[in-house]
Amino acid sequence: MRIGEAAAAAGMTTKALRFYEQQGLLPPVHRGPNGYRDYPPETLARLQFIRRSKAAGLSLAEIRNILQIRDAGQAPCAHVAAQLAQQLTDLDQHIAELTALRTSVAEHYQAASQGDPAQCDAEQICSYL
Amino acid sequence: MRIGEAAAAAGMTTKALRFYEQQGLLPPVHRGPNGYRDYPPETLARLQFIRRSKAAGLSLAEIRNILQIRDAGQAPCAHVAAQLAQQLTDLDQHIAELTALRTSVAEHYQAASQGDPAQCDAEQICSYL
DNA sequence: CGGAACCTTCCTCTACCGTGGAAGGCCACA
DNA sequence: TGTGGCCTTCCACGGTAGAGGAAGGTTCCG
Repeated sequence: MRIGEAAAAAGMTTKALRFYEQQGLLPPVHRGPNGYRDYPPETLARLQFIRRSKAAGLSLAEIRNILQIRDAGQAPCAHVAAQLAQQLTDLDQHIAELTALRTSVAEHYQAASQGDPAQCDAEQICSYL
Repeated sequence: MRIGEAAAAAGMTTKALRFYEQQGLLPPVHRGPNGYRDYPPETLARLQFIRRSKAAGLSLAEIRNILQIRDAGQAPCAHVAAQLAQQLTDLDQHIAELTALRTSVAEHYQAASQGDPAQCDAEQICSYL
């Protein structure tokens, strides 16, 4: 399978595949006599795993870790579960931060909507921030 | 006021002040005979406005827009209100996306916690993603 | 006079995930 | 033989908000 086919089958670009290889998510692959990459069919499953992992919000670095465990012959499930737990924690914190920020912005917005622009003096730029 | 004093008074670094000047948030400032920047006292209010705006989640580009309006002699309040409204919309969407992702991750995590690693075959890397 | 602490400009680097393009090689079809 | 469509490598760029550091000038204090 050439890179264009593999990319199309996985719903990715050829650029992305080369990038993943460079980043260590795809092992160096066999080349034909013309230098073209020649992917074995099982690469497709790997690419789809990468897709699913990305959809779950994992970074390429985390995905690479998981793949390395699998490539070392071990089941990465425990690691994956830990990673997902971490991901949940991170998401919760991130969401909490954004929610707090939203509250703050909403308060400023309230003030700005109800206030009188004439009270805004040049020195403080804008009284609603 | 020299750059170090101004930075300390505003709780920023000298690097940040030079960067703000370069980005157009601070006007070119008077230099002493030694080339040192010499800030007028009202710069402090401007720096504090930048601080508050950043805390409200505005980008430097948005803050620059507001400052330009003020520097043009107009009250930026209406613009600020619009900016805050946009900010609210963006935050809501961002939070919604993260929340949806959290739900998805939580489902994967549930499966991973309850599942049996032995069922995970090498081909699909990990059945929990 | 010497050293610490300040200032200047300029260049590079950070994280993330690729995308865009240039220059060149290879292959099939008409 | 040409032309279009693949493929190769390598380099640059994007956005965000500065941080880090080099090389050099200045000022303050003892």
